[in-house]
Amino acid sequence: MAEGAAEEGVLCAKVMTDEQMEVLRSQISAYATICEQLVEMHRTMTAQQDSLSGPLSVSSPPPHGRFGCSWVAGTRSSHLFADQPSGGAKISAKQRWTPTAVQVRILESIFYHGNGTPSKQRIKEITFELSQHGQVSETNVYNWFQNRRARSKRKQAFAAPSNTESEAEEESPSEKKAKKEMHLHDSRQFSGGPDEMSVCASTVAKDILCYDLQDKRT
Amino acid sequence: MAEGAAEEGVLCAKVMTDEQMEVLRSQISAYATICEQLVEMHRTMTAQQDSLSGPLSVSSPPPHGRFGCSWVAGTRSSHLFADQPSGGAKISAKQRWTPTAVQVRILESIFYHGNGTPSKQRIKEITFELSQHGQVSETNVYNWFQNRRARSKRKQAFAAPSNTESEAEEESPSEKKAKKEMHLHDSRQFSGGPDEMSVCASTVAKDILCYDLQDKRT
DNA sequence: GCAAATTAATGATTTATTCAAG
DNA sequence: CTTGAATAAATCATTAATTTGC
Repeated sequence: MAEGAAEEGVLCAKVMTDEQMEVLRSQISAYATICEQLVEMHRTMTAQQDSLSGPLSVSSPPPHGRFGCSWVAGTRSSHLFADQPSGGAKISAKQRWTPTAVQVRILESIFYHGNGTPSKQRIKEITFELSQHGQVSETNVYNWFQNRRARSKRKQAFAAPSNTESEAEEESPSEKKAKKEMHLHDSRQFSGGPDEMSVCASTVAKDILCYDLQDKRT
Repeated sequence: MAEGAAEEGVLCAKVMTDEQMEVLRSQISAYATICEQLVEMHRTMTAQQDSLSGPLSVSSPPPHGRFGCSWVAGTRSSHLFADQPSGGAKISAKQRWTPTAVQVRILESIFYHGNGTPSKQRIKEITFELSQHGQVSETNVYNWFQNRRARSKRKQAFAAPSNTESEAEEESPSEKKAKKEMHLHDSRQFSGGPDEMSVCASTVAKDILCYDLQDKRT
């Protein structure tokens, strides 16, 4: 730990050298990848088992009561659809993401509060928040907002085609940015998980997230 | 660890319950977030220091010899541009990603080998590989391919406008997919990193990645 | 040689379109 | 029919290469 490499004395001295930081980044990145792959494998496996043991609801009846929602929520195996014509090692697991009720509520809420097109940073935050209620990826969130915006606009243009033909329709007057920020709802987290593998990193993350290095423009 | 919840006996018994898996996922996700934020903070800090201490090259002269390239490669602070008109806590650090020479070579190489529009899965792999040579995100890789493809196409259409006007120019004949895979170049990894914080997770990740649950279509 | 000014490359974002799962 | 996802085209914005004047 004691490393007398770089200079000190500057206000806000670095606690890690760039190299150390890079190593850390690289390592964690690797771990994240591993985890993702693990989840994928697990999902596949689960699907396989499900389809093999039939709709008997053997493997893990949706807990639903624990922390928000069951994990498979977004991507439960196809209802009972094995469908491997040949070869054998191919399962059809994983289709498209389906937001949980809670997730939709959160998303809708965020969307409703103006702030169209959340910044990269914002998306990360949102993703993190949603990830407490089931599997999500930043891409999912991104897409959701894309689609939401586009379709909302189209519907709007459809509901009011009574203008001078072209031009003149700015945003609907109801789209003022109230800039409410809504940051602190949903403050619960993993109150002593199912077993002893709960390290409660989420707290730290949330703290850091609140630190919020500026927001950039847009 | 000993959890006698679900049934066993099915070929390929689950080693973790869905709940456990979810907890794991959520935790690692949190850790990844933390790490990202950390990196961000570090970068900001570094930039601040750099601009405060002038172009004296005090903080970590680009190692460049270690594992491929220096970490800052992608996002070095602006050359020597402090520029904080007022307020104080706002630094301009971090703009857009700039691929390392190595990264560009890898990307170019992958692109060259046909296989246009890498799948989600593939992008993850590529991102992981590149991340061994400096900071990257999946979005970066995605964008890179988008742009590369688009611009390559445009240039092509520009270089050969001598046909029957429209149609008829497929891919240039030199774009056959040799399907070389090029997987095993760059096999070095953190041979006893700078200090003792090297857990060598990359090896595992690489192994898992090689496992490669099918590739889906497209 | 050096920086300010200009230009060329290229990373990132947005929009519209389309496909397909549920 | 609704809606998540994938993609291409157009555009924006910043960075790296230059050119230029001293």
